[in-house]
Amino acid sequence: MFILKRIVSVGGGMVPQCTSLPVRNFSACHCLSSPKRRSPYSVEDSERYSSLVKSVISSRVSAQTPESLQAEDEHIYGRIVKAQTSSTRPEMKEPRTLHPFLHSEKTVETEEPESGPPARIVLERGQDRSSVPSVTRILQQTLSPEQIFYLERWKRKMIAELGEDGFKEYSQNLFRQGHHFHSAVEDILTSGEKWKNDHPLETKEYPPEIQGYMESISHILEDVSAVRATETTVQHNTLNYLGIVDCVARYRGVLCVIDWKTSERPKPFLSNTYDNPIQVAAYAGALNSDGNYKYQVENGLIVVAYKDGSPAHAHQLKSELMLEYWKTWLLRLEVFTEQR
DNA sequence: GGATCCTTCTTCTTCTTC
Repeated sequence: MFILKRIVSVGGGMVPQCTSLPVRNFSACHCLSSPKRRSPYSVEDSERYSSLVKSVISSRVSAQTPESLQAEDEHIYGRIVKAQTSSTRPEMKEPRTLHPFLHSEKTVETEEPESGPPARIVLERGQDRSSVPSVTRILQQTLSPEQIFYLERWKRKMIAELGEDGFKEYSQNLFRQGHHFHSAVEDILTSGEKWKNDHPLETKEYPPEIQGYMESISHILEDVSAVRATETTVQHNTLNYLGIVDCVARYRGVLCVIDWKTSERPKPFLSNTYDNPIQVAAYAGALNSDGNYKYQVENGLIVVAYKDGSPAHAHQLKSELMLEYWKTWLLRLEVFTEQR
């Protein structure tokens, strides 16, 4: 069955041309109007293929599901141990308690605070932080079954291609590049906006590994100003979680929590960024309740940089959208708390 | 010195044709 499905899937692009499968949508196919070029399929029993063809053309999205893909993958790669395929979507529900995203005791500042270097509250290590989980940990431990399935599937394919060691090296490279990119961006943002006057960012020299990423975000940095914080720790005062915010600054005049990302694949739409918007909302919500910060931030920005230097995608999260992702975050937090 | 923490990433079907 999976072989048949894969053939049908691959043949999807062929069907409208000239297979002459007995479906009325294909009446315009030139094969039907040309008896000489009649395909042998055109004399086949239409009943035999009707359900098959219907399944192919009935929707624009794939007939394949995690279940069918899993069956295929088990045949190709062996049995998956941890895959789960039920489809509960916490995003569709409302959190039990709608904790506030904004805090009335703080005002949304329109004026910049006294000039000075951006804030950077370093996460103190060595303390017992086990009782305060991080945003990343909570998101990782509350992935949906679908996310777990596709991530594991991807990993299996990569290991099949690169081997265990090759995959490990590949992952380490991705992380290293991400770290270096973040450091370089932080250096720029804490240099007092000299970058805007000195020399054009595109021509500045960086280590080859991150040169493309820096070129990629140069047009975004032009619109960043009034940097208030970089790589700073935020902790929610009642919800018991913490995280490290990449940057708080104005983007095109709007105060945002900014998250810098590197990506091998293009991510032109917000939906391509998976849980990133939830992460940004979680950081903003923590910052808004954290007494170390006298202001609050309603908006977010996810910047996806590319190694080949092509222009980064900037996904703005306006306050209404941030509130939606804040609700999703609260749901994930509830799931996490129940698991503990 | 070693272990741990927070991050850094990774996912969504897949093919051809114009």
